[in-house]
Amino acid sequence: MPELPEVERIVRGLRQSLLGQRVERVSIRWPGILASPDGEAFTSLLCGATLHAVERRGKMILMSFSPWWLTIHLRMTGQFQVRPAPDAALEADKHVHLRLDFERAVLYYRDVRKFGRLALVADLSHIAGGLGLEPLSAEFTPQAFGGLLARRRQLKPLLLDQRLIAGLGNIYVDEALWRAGLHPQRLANSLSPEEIARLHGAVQQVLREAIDHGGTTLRDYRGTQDERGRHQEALAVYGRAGQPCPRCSTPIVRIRVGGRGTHLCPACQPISPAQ
DNA sequence: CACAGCTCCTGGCAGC
DNA sequence: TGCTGCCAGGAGCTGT
Repeated sequence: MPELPEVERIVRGLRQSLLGQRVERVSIRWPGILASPDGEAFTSLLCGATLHAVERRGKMILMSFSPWWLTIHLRMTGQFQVRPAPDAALEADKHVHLRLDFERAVLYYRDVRKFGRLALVADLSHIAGGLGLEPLSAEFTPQAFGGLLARRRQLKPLLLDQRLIAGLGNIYVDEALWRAGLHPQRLANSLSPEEIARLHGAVQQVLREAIDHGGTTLRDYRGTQDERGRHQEALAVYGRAGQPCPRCSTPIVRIRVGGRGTHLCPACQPISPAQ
């Protein structure tokens, strides 16, 4: 499931392979991936357009074909694959739903669970405007973060709320909470200034390391050249139920928080504030 | 305002 | 071997 680090790697891959190139052909194999407009309009607006920029906002990919923006949310299993020419395996793949032919490359959108959505819009404000702080931006200060935490909500669902902080998903929230030594069900407004600072640092550190490691490949994630991430080897708690905590060797447990599978070390992350 | 539950979707897996 | 049925989960939605 692509979160901020995986989307960041994909955005870099798209920039490297496609920037400055014109779209020569659009083929839609499963129109359900298009949020808007319909396939006909999508095709006619995109054909002949040049890719001027590729940006990331939270987990969203924003491709500028001025005056249009192609926005993509990969959700669970969405992938972009870039090849220098049509690829036989991808052509035969029933999970490929869209193909964009650029001048010197072919871009495939592949999505096993079909949760991902693409849209072509003139105005980004209603899309990016609903998203919260970028956790790796200068605006994401401990003070700003503290302001977001000043409410009576469980920590983990709050950190997953894209309207507050944009880009965190299940994996990196569990990892950040472990690093900070905080239980996912602690109430956000019960954190001390020290705990807020610790969590702030942990969120940034986890995301930066994951980007440096090329993202986390547990099952589906692949980069634009089909490369796997390496951060799964560095995970402390996510997907490690029953295995020893890297810090204290206590077995990691898996619980349910806000309807989501949640991994933690019961010794390092006590439900009541430490000391 | 907080949050539980439902929806979308399919591959992978447990159980028989 | 092959079937059934359950599970994972991001985000948007409704209901409590």
